[in-house]
Amino acid sequence: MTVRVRIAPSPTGNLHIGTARTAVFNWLYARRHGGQFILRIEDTDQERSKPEYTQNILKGLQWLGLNFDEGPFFQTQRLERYQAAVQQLLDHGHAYYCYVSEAELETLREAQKARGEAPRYDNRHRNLTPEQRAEFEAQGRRPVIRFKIEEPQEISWRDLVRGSVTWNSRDLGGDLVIARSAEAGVPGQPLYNLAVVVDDIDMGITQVIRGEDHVGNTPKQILLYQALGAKLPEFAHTPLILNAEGRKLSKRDGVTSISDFQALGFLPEALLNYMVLLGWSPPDAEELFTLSKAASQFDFERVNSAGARFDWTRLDWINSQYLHALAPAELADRLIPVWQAAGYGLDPVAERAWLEGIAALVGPSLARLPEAVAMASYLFVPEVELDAEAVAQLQQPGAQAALRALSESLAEFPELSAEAAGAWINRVTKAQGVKKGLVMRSLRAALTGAVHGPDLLQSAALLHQRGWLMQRLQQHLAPSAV
RNA sequence: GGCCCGUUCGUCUAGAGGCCUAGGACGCCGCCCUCUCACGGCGGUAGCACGAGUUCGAAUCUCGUACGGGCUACCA
Repeated sequence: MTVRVRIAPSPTGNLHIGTARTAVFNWLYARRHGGQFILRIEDTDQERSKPEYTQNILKGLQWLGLNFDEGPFFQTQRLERYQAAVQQLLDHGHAYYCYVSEAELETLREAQKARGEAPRYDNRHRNLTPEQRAEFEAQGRRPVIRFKIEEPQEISWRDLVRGSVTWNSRDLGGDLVIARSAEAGVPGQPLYNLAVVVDDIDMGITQVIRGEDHVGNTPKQILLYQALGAKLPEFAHTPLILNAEGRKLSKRDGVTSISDFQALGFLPEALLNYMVLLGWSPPDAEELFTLSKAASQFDFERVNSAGARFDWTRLDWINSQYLHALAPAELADRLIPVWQAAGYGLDPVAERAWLEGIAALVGPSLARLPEAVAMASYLFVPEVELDAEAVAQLQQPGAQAALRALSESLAEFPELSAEAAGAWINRVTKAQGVKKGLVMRSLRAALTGAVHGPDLLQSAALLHQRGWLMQRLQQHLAPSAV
């Protein structure tokens, strides 16, 4: 049987990293087994679902390169299917109308709590007579539809991640609401557990791969599969991504959506690599891998069952590794939009070589793309302001003389490559009889406005290419200094 | 409260009874490289939650305890 898996986000928020990680596991599993990966948008909560969230989810998956083979399917376009399933359950005596009001349920739960019992629906409307139903209808009460959960009974499954999991139906909270009460003229909307099961059956899903927070839904869904006479899929409940406090990562934790990570300057391949590592480990113990390599090795045997804390430091390291491995041309492609967004005037076509030079210069120091803005700022403006340390450097004994000598001998190096810049500095060092460090630190301060930064020789060469080198040198030559 | 699940360096993890004097990676610390900051290289630091049991032998199996998490809607 061919593998068919799915990711089923609800468009009630941006694509969350937890959802994306589940998507990756599904995608990897599908690729590993030559199966299909399906996208389904679970938008039955019409109050909270928004089209812009659907767009965000689609964009996020695309950015990550998690292409799906079928879909997106929308649950709101499948309402007849759910109604048919509900009707089937009703017809077969697996479901019934329940008229208990929310207030009555609340009272019930409070009483149970007061007695120290677990809150649950007591199935009180399971066997209503036609007269009782008529009475409630006459009162104008709108029923929900509940699915009968026979108690007690053991429900267990072999989870691909956690092994055998067993549940007793007594702990499921009583008969399950599968359709909301109808509004005037509008039939009751189907609820999550019903819709999921109907969809997974219709779409021929063979493995349900989802987060651990869904384990409690699984026994309910298994019962629904059985009542609908369908074959059970396999289940895999993956560990959760945790925040620094060890709790499930939620929107409240700040940066959690894929679009946020994109905006922060992470590369999709790095983020993917990191997400996969949060719970799965490759058999060869290599930390850095491509998705397609992971797909050739992916296996639930190697998925952890414990939750994993999200670690920014490690993500940064992985991102830096990907950034450092990029060729200057590729890096420039990613950096140019970032520089443009920062307001640097540049011509991506005419200045291509120069821009690639900058990319090559800052590349090895980068952990996130936007760092290249501040790091290369002195290469995008004709004049720089000195920071306090740079000012101090230029006041060092001999600094001004060195700069003067540098500017005077610059003409001897018309094609100032990084290598030639080295010769240039050596010549001045010798002529001045000072330490090379003094010359270089002073030159750095004058050219970049700071005492720390990327490689000085390359910087000088780049500034020279741009035609700013001499000007930059003289900008910081105090007329009175000797 | 109830149910389910989990627990190896600070963090992510390897480990399926002897290969473990518990391995790798991030971080951190030190050294090297170096005009600087990074990068890179080398080295160091640090862990099997606890207690019983099974066994010749347990990080690995069993039970209990503790701690942590998830779920407990007419949300998904």
